[in-house]
Amino acid sequence: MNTVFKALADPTRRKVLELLRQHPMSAGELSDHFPVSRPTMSAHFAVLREADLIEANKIGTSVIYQLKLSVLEDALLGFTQLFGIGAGERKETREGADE
Amino acid sequence: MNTVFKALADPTRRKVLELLRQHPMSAGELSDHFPVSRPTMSAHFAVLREADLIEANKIGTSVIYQLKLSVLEDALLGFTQLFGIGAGERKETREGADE
DNA sequence: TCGATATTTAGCTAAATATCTAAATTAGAG
DNA sequence: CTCTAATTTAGATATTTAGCTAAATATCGA
Repeated sequence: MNTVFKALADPTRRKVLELLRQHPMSAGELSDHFPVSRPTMSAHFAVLREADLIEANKIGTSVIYQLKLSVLEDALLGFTQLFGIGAGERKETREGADE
Repeated sequence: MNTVFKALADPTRRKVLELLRQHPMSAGELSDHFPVSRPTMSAHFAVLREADLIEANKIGTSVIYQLKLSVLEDALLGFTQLFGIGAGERKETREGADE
């Protein structure tokens, strides 16, 4: 969960997730949306993979990244519920999800 | 919003917010919950203040910190809604809340 | 005013992070 | 087998961050 928040701390990575929300995309296609080099983007992907927020699938010479929405969901909802913020009822509605 | 996510990236700061969820607390009282020095905690408070996540009120020689839940709420819900995660219906349910 | 207490500021170090270019890797096309 | 394209790894640098100690600031009580 700490890795998830660390990953979300960077605007580039948050936007990568937003792009991936639409549909899976190759590393190159994702990179085209940002003004930084490919290696830099690759490093961002690594952080997102480390946080288990995205999944990589190699197809030919391309790597297709896909959002793992459930992981993002768990982290974010878990945290919001901690504060009694919105979200609330979903799945098993874990009440005592403290620390 | 970027400052909010940056602030949330650190576990100490997240826990400060959780402690503050219960009730306002002085800098010293908050510090007692962590194994780091007062100045270090003070720096964390500064980051949280910068993100507008907490509010400081001086009472005598103490500084009482208070959680600004609405700011946390806006950031978190705004982001979760971006992904169609849980939360959903709240306030005006801003659809095009991008970037 | 003096001394004690609470908090922040200054100044520093070590580690982490974001970025780059160049090189390595991998897979497909001819 | 060789060339090309896509991506990642290596290695370097600059910036940011989290932490510390010591000192400054502010307020209260005697």
